[in-house]
Amino acid sequence: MRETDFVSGFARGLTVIEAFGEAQPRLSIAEAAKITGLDRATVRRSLLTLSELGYADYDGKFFALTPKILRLGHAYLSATPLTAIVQPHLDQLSEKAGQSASVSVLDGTEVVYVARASQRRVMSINLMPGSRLPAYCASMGRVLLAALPEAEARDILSRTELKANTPHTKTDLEELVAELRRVRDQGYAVIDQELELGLCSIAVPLINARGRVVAALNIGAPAAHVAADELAERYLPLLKDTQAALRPLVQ
Amino acid sequence: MRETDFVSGFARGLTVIEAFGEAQPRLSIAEAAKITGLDRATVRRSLLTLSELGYADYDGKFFALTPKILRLGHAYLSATPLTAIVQPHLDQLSEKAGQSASVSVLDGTEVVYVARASQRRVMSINLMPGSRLPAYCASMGRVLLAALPEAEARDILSRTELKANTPHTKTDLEELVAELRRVRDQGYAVIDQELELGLCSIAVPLINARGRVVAALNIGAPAAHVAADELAERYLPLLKDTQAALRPLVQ
DNA sequence: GACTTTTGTTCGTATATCGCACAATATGGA
DNA sequence: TCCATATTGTGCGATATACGAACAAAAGTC
Repeated sequence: MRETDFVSGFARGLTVIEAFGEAQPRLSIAEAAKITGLDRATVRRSLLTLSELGYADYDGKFFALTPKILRLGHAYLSATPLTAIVQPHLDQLSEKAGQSASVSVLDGTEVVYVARASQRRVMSINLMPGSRLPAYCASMGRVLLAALPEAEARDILSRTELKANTPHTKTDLEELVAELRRVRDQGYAVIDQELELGLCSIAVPLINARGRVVAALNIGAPAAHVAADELAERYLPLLKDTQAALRPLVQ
Repeated sequence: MRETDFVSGFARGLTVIEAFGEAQPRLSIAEAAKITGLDRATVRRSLLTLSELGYADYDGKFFALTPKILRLGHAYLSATPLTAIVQPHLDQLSEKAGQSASVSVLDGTEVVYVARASQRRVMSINLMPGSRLPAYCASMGRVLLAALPEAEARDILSRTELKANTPHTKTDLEELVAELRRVRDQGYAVIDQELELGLCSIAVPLINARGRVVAALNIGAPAAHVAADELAERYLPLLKDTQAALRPLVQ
């Protein structure tokens, strides 16, 4: 790609959008400039552009994103056939298991939920399509990382802040790499309260007809309800069934 | 705003992202140019920029958005306190009612789901945060339109393609305006299979401490399960309770 | 209330982008 | 295979944007 094929004004604007987040629902020009590392004048024009187009509100001091911004992500969720194809299977699976079931894909160091069928909420976190979790401590993350060449998985892990969310969280890079090998061999990953105390999950890859891993599928369960070492015998058959049913359907 | 405070390259790029959608998961340069009405060279640069930044994939012929694009909408969903605040109430409401419950806001002619607690799926459509429905034929849409000055609601309706999704759909502008008045007076809206046959719903506004309508809350039910004229007596008390509980909590 | 610090806005200029016209390449029939 | 058509890539002049600095306006601080 030639240098003139890159619209830096567009790239800067996207950076500005991403500056908004959980901790930053409302941003002043200076705050946004600090977060993005861009010049205040540049950030100001991006924000005014967003506001002019209705993607942001401006009260003269703070900018806040509007729901219109969801159109951008919605273009993906409604455009990717994956979502629509897996949803009915996910509903069935969730019902048979009596637990929440989800499908996610990898984006950098995180897994992104693209579809979900939830039973009564047990987690403190509220997951929905678009939600993100760190890959290294999520069952679907393990499965997706295991599908990559080891060097690549190692690279992603090394770029991740390996934080101990609970006393059970694996944070050692070599230990994680070894775990990925195990996951690759056995064809599924089990997480025992590594993300949140009281929460276990088991995941398998979704593989297409050409043998490529296109996403991950999981079932999450409260540890009080099912011990981690029972997860496989209890839910793996169901997961495998869904995996097999989806194999010819996912792109 | 001065003209130089508008970054047209950014605005054009956002238009290109929105060109992707349900029917267009993959776009060539020429297709994207046709949809957006922008010059091919411009669209090409925007798409290459998206691809360079990892927001899109490019196989040399077609561009497709990647899950990274969800970061943009996620900035809003995680940033708006509304989502987190209403979710537990929504879960409770959904459980007590035994039906799906949702919260949405207005964006142009559409309602956008920002939170949802779903019971077993009954609709053909799969709703999730970020999903959109036309406002004129959705219960939450009626409630949100009724909260606007009549001229504004009329303007939105006149910009909407008033399509008869079912034989029950109200498509006459004057009839809809009259219905909005009724909704405003009685404080809730009931939809009887106007969006999809077999589906009814009832919605109330979410009002903040200063009396401003900030969102809408609804319960959807299969018509086979609950007749439309029973919706109010059955679910209105629950909705009113939730509405009252949320009043001091929503911004 | 004067000082310092932070934030928002404006301006001139160097630089990057736009859209056009044309070239190159792919596509699809006869 | 060839030509007709559609699609994509590129060079260039005109135009718009980014940068950095300077200034203005608030917001803290003592």
